[in-house]
Amino acid sequence: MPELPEVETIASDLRPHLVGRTIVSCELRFPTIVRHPEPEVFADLIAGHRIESVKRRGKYILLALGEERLLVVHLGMTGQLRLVSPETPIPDHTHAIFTLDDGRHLRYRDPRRFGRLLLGTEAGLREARAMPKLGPEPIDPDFTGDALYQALRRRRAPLKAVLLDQKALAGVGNIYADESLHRARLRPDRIAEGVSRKSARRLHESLRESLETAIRNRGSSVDTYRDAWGEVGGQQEVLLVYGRAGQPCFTCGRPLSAVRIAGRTTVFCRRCQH
DNA sequence: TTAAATTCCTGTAAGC
DNA sequence: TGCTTACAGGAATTTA
Repeated sequence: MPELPEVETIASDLRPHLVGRTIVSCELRFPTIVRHPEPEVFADLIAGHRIESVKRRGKYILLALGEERLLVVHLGMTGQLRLVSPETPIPDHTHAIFTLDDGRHLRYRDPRRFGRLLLGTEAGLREARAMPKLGPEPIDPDFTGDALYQALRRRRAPLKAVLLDQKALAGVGNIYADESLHRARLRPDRIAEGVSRKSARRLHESLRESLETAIRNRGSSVDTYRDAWGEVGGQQEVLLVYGRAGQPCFTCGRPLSAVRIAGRTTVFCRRCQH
């Protein structure tokens, strides 16, 4: 699943190749993958624009096209954004093809179609409710342990649910929520408002470690995740708890438990996490 | 206001 | 072997 580290890997890989390039044309093979504006309008508006920057916000990839206009890509669960030569065979589930002025294709592929493409200004997309207000970036230096503590204090939901809430914290999904809670030795079903300042600081530190380690390892290819070149990441080899239900905890050896919290499979160690 | 449940969607794997 | 069914989950939407 593409979460913050996976999206960061794709955005930073694409940046040097896309900045300065112009989008010559856009072919929508499955138009409903575009959620805003209407797909025909989207395809018309996008041609001829130069890509000024490539950024990431939460799990969103933002391509700035000038005049504050953004091409926004959200990968959902199985979305892939790849930069390829035009001769590369077009695989199934390729929903959009952007042709660049150097001839290369930027292709969006997404078998399960949970992802989306958007076009507009930040304010316009907010207005159209196409893009929600996102919480702080967990690896931003301005986001401190005390800031996380303040965010947790207001919530009566389980810690896991708060970490998954993009309005509370942007970019964390099921993998890194479980990994961070394990590192912080906190049970995922602990109610957020009851967590001490000390524990919140530990969770903040664990979030940083989990996310930054995963970025260094180019993300987790646990499902269909591939980078912009179609390559797998390396973090799935070193995950502590995600996908390891029933297997021994690396710290104490007891089998890891799986429960369902906020509708998500949640793996943790009953001995190490309190 | 907040939190939980539901929905979308298809590939994969388990079970009979 | 082949069919059916359950499951995976990000986030918008609906319900409580």
